Amino acid sequence: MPRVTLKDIAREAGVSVMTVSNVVNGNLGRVSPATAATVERIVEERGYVPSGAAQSLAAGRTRLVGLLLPARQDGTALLGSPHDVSVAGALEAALRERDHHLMLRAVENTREVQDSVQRWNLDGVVVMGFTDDELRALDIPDDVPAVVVDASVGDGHAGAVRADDVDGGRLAGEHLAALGHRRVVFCGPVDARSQVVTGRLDGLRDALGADPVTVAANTTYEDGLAAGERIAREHPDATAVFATADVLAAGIQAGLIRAGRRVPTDVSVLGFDDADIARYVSPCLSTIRQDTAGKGRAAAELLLQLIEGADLRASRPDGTVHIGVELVVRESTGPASVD
Amino acid sequence: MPRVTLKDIAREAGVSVMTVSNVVNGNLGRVSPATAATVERIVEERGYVPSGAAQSLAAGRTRLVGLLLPARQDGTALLGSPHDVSVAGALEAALRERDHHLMLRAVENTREVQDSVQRWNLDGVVVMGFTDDELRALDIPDDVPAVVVDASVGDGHAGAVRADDVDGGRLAGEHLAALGHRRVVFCGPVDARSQVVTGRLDGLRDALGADPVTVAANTTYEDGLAAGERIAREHPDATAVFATADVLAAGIQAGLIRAGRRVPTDVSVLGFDDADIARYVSPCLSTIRQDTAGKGRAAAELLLQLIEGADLRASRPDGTVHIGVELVVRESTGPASVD
DNA sequence: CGTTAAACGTATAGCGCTAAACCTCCCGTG
DNA sequence: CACGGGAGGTTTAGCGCTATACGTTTAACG
Repeated sequence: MPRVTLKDIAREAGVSVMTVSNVVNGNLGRVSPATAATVERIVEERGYVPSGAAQSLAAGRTRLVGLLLPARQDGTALLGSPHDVSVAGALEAALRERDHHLMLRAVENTREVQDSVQRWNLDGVVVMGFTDDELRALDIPDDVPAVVVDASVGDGHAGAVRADDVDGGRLAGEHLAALGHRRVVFCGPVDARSQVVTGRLDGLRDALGADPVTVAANTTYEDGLAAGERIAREHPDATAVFATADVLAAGIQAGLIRAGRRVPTDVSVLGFDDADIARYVSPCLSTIRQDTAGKGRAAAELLLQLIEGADLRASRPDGTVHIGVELVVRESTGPASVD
Repeated sequence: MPRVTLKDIAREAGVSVMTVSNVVNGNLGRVSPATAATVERIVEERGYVPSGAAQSLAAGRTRLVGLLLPARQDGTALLGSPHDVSVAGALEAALRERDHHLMLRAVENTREVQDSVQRWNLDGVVVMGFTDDELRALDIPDDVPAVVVDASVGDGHAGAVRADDVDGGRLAGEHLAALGHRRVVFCGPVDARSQVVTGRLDGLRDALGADPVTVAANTTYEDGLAAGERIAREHPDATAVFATADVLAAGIQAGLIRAGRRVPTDVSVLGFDDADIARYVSPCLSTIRQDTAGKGRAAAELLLQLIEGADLRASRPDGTVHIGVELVVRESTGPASVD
């Protein structure tokens, strides 16, 4: 069946298309209440839905937001971690609430970003899952409102949403220090030198009052497993490990146990995120929880403000929104073993 | 900066817009190679990207596909399981390869489906994560090409993609039977009576040559935990549990262990999916692996065929594509304990 | 040499919508 | 009573693209 158009409604209501358009868009300044009521009734009856394409052409605005994610090597999976999935879900919900739609797209380079943005005239984009370097290479054009999740924006033309990583590191450090830990290993993707990672490390160092040993590992269970065994071997005097993600922490814990260390008796393990996996493994992981749903909502909010033309640098120091974190103590952390 | 349009290219190349349009769309019947080359050069130089909105209006086709998912009660998370995430990722990749875009949308009722489809003139939709009942209530209109993942379509106007659930159940049954198990518990969302669940149950029964006991549980770790304890209590003679998902199986295993049963010595546990969690828990879960990436690709393929106007019922019995499954033996299954 | 028909285009119209300019009453006011 | 002005519309133009119909040339062929 053919689409119901403004024209159809206009004909049936005996008014011009513009009047219908005004009613539909709540532009009631020039429409009498009686006419508006009639039009609204017919719109409802006929199930009229405006054409986004036509609105896009005529008004130059789409109410369409792109979620740009890295294309994985196998080209197949794009929402890397449970963390990202949760953020994406909250983002979609928040946008939907504000009558916007979300377009999902994996991108590898500037060309693909341009293509998506221009082809669909996206009002804005949310960028997630890239390292700082990748992000820089992606070179998001300055003229499209953008919000970056979990990375730092270089030139500062875009907004950013991050957990309060420094605070998270500090909470971790304070927790471990209170348990008597002095020799702590910090494990995560330290090579990428992203602000997310360095922030957590800074917070940890600050609270500990000492320099933690760092062990590089990607944020995967398998890397954690290897890192755990390596830590048991190369840092036998460490009494605690703080990992930048729960998946990683879970792997580390398994690796430590496989190497014969007891958790938390011999070594404490502390994760980050409070992902589901923290509750699945045994012992359950103590962790720094971050509010991923809040992150998604904040990203939506920030982006919509940018789209409205708000200048964020006016209100926030570097255009970055920090999401609060909290310590969740479970079974994987305990008092430092005394040698 | 303003958008580069066909007109801009046309002016610069000294030809009409139609010629440029023809070149861009590879419609080279009416264009001399020389002209085509010139136009292509300029298109490249200026970074021309066609406007999807304009194409949509003029050609009535968008190359846009909607991924419809259930809105969760908190309105926030929409990709329920790792399984869904993986399928979505593969779907996006496959569509991208074929020059289509993916729109992500949580929906609760017919109105919202209609709204998304009509507003953006979606060429088709993929529907995932709904129970058979919810799907029926959603009432996807017959005139929009649709592919349903992991559910059965009632009136058969849409295509469907499912794992070969009966075969999966059979593999599970054969594995357990070979290990000497006779008293097997089948655990999953049996109340929903979806074909996915009943198919697996049928396969299991078939291979076992006996009726398994069924225990109802939602597909979550927490429900699994409760179910595990309940099984230990109410079915102490059961020597194996087959769960419809790995998360669930992980919970069941933990519940059984908490109740004092040893896995697999006292009870074997067998999951489904081969999700990451199967490798995280201890003992690692034996499971029936399904190719989620293949599922996403198949959904894309099927949908594109439907969009092209193919009649699937001609080739396939019920318009359903079945994705193969395979048994993965790890640590959670072993020989039946002899009483 | 006249007729055709490829080959290579261009002109026109319209998809559904909105911004902006433009009408036309009718009422209150000086 | 002329006039301003608001209330309640309508008309016009155009967003960027494609389908369709409509020209031109050139070459081939009887």
